[in-house]
Amino acid sequence: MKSNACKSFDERCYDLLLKIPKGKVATYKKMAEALDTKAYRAVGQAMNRNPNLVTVPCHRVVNSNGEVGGYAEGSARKIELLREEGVEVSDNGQINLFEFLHSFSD
DNA sequence: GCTTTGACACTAA
DNA sequence: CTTAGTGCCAAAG
Repeated sequence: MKSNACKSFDERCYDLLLKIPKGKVATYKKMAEALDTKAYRAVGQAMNRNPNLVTVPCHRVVNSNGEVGGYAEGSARKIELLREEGVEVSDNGQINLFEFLHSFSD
């Protein structure tokens, strides 16, 4: 069992983020739905605060349309990290969700 | 305790 | 394609 309760919305986002395997990505919408909410923006908010840029793989979160979206250190930086993970990112900053979108069915 | 902000999502024109 | 508008939610001011 895990004490999932008593946690702030942000912490839940980070925890969910850690569930994303390497070489995969998740969308803000999927995250919100996994958290049983519709706060797509609130999820991004937690990332933007960037409390643990090293511990929390915020760069594995992208827009629902497959776009990398934004990043605290710049979208370009995000793309670099994703490519490092093994995710194929187009020059336009597009990600193949059909191949790299992770599903929270754990 | 209300107002503003925001790394989003969706629809319409 | 871009611009505009609406909805959604939580954190910060």
